[in-house]
Parts: sequence; C-alpha cells; structure tokens
Amino acid sequence: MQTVLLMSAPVAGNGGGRDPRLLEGLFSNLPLFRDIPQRSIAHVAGQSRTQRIKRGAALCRKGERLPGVIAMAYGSLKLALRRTGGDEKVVRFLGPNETFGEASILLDRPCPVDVVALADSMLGVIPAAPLQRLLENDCTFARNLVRILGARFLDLLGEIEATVQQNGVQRLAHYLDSLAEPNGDPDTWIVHLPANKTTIAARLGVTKETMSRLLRELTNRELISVSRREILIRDRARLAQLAG
Amino acid sequence: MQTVLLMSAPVAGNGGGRDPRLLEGLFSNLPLFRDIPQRSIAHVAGQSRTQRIKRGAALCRKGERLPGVIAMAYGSLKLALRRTGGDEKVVRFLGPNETFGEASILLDRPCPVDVVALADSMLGVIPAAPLQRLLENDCTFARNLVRILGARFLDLLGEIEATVQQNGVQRLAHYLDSLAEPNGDPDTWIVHLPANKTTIAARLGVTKETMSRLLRELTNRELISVSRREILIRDRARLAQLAG
DNA sequence: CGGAATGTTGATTATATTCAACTGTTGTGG
DNA sequence: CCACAACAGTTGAATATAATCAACATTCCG
Repeated sequence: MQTVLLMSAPVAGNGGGRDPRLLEGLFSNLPLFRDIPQRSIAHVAGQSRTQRIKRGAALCRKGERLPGVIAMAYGSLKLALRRTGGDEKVVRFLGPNETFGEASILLDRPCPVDVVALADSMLGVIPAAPLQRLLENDCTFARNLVRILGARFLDLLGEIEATVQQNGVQRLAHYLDSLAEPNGDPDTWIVHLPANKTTIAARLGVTKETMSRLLRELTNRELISVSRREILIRDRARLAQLAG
Repeated sequence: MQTVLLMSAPVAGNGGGRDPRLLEGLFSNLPLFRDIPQRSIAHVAGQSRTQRIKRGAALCRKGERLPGVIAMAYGSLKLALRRTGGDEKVVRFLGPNETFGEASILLDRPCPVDVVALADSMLGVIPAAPLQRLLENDCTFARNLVRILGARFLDLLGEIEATVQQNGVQRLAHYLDSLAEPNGDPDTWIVHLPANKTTIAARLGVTKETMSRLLRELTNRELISVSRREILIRDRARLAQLAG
C-alpha cells in the first residue's frame, strides 16, 4: 500500500485526478497494451487521468464525446441504449480490468451508449491523442486493437443472434448458465447476479416484470431457486438444454 | 473488354479460379488495402482466388470455416442468421467492392453467419495466411483493419439500437429513408430495394407477412407507393419524422 | 425508523407471428 | 412461345409473447 505521501496529486472535486503510478499498473495488465514496452505504457499513463464516479452517476451520455478510452480499476459500469418510454437496453457490463471506447475514440465518433456507474467506481481515462500516436508508431498496439475490436464485433453479433432467435426464457437460461460457478455441492451451481434484477432484465432485453415472471417460471420448474441476487442452479443440464 | 485470350486461367467447375490481374485490380480499390504498396497487394492477389457463385447458393454456412476474407467483384450476397422455424435474420447485404470476414479470419473463428448469393456473383477469396503476414509486417494494414473493424462494430451497435427502440413501421420508414435517391421530380424520391421483399423483411427483422402489412400501412397513409421493387417516396419529410 | 428504490403480481393491451388460403410473377424446358 | 412449377407476395383470422398499467410488497440505506 502506498502511503499518503505517494498518493496522487491534486484530485479535483469532480472525482478526476492524476496518478501515473496507479495508471501504469492498471494499464500494464490490459489486453490493449499487451507486449507494449513499459516506457510507452508509462508515457500513455502520464497523459491519462483517474476518475472516481459515484453509483448512479453517468460518465458519458450517448451522443456526447467520450473523454477517452475507459479502463476500469474497480467498481462496475453499464453501457446502455435508451428506449422509448424511459427504460433501457443494457449492452454490456464493465468490471475491473475491462476497457471500453476503443472504437469511438480511434474513429473519433460520439459515444454510442450511456455509460452509468452501477457502483462507486474508479477508472482510468486515456485521451485520444496518445492512443492515436501509439497507433501510428507501434504495430503491436495496432494488432492488439485488431484483436480487441474483432472480438467485440463477434461478441455483439452473438448478442444479436441470441436476441433474435431465442425467447425470454431461453435467453435467461443461457445467461444464467453462462454465469454459473461451482458450489460446494458438485450437483448444483451458483450464480451471483452482477447487478440488480431490473438491470439484468434490461441486459436480457425484457422488462423487470417479465424478468420476475421468467424467474418464477424457472423456479416452478425446479430448475433454480432465487434468493436476492443469489441464484442456485438446481439442474444445470435441464437449464442448459432449455437454453438451446 | 478483355478478349478470351486474356481471360482467367483454369476455372474449376465449382466456380473457383485464379486471375491475379483481376484480383489485384479489385483489391486495389478496397479500404482494406488503402495505402498498401502495390507489390504487397499483388502478392496477396497471387495467393488469392476468384469464385463464381450462383444465385441461391451458399458460399459458407454459419459455423463452418470461411475460406478467406471475401471481396465482392459483382453480384450481391446476404449475411444471415438462422432463426427457429427456418426463417432468418439478414444482418447485412454485400455488394461490389465490399468485404466481409476480416474479424473471423484474423481471429481464426468460424463463420458467424450464413453467406448466400442473392444474385449470380463473383468475388475474391483471400486466404488467412497472406493477411496474417501482412498484419505482422505492415502497420498501415493493421491501421486499416482498426478503422474497418471499429466502423463495423459501431454499425452493428446502431443496428441493435434500431431494432431495440423502434417498432416495425419506424424501422421500415428509416430503412426507406436511408435508401432514398433523387428522382426527376424534386418533391419525390425513389427507392430501389436491394433484394426481394421477403429478404428485406428478414433484414428488418420481421416476417414477410408483416412487411406486406407495413408497406400497405405506409401506402394508405400516402407516404409511399409501391410497384415491385420500386418504391416512390411521396412525402419524405413525414416518412423521416415517422422514423423518429 | 422511514422514505426511496427495487421487486412482485394480476389484468389488460399492443405488436407481430403463425397458419392457411389464395394470387401474382418468373423463369424453364418442351 | 407457352405451360407450368416454383417462388414471391397478399390477406384474414387466430394466437403467442411480452409490454404496459396499476397496485402492492419487500429490501436497502441513511
């Protein structure tokens, strides 16, 4: 642990600050900077800043300019599209060591989604300029970006596939299956939902009411049991089968 | 016009063949190879082949390995996801000088969609090896890919946004508006549908029956008139307003 | 403790699908 | 060139799925 003496320089009241050490450590573990020389990473970190953001606050709204590529240190964010009627479709959750905004920043396009904190969070903000320069000068960085953007593209296509060819129950079953983690008991699995049920509903493209009914449906079939954000998978095989 | 003497070397019965000249010309105009030295393009062309494909035939099925990045010379393809019940969701149409498969090929992933010819077509097939080599050795190529993949990603996100927050009429209105071309008359616009109505329906994510009803709806409101694949936009302002 | 946020439930409604029958169009081989 | 089969499009009725509306219950936090 760093002492207060080493802690970051002036932190603005708005939650922004500088802390090149911390940023360099954060960036070094990102796929974005894989195999990039440490001095390049340090240089980018020197141009970047940290930002704290409170649960419920928006880092950026759809259509605004993103301040830079976002690299999560801790907490969690949601990326969401607004829907008619005030509700939303969550496109992705963002947790520690994940990044967002590469495409928007490098193509100089406005932010395609709302970016909102689900919990008090801290993240690094890497402005466009040093990334553009790195893209010009370091082929490894360009190749990292090709991998990242390619994977994002294919993931998104997978999302479309799921929403287009599966109904609510199937999507929920698949989602739960994808989050299943081993339990003490070898027969059952546990899922800890990464957000509240309303937000998970938005992630699955249904309303909270529908989500509630879907969970009850699976509970009635004795496939799962629900307790707050903890879901016990009682019959993973049948659940997976349901997912298609 | 080339004479028979200059025409491509042995063309296999399956529609595949070699024609480095033609391929080099085709590739030179692609964003993929922008600012790439002609000799590199020629080298890639030397490793590539042409392929003819008949209307209705599949170039590749979802889950299979793509033979390479596809570069359209003439004709048109659809990229589609299969849905339960045998119908499909068309993700993209592909016309002359457009490319497909960069992400799948470079990340060595299976083809994420069915690729089917809507008309007799010819295309270039660029196998993975020379592209991988170019990616390793030519930063410009890597940067081209970053632009292309980034744009594809943002386009796809736009698609999701449209399907998620607009109903059928709105999507159709927006789609027609996006295809509108000037007419003789300055008050009206014309749209030539790039495929038959069933396929356009699949592009918009509705059934052909719904598509038919939507078109009639817009016709009844005197916003358009329909004649085969030709659609006359009679009131573009109101149509665009409808699109939201 | 109390108010705000989150979640549940039932009744009703909107939107588009499915099914079925029918019409129109196109392209092919006799 | 026509007959005809395959394909494409239209229309109506019944149905499925999930959204919306409204009321209430529960949980979370300050």
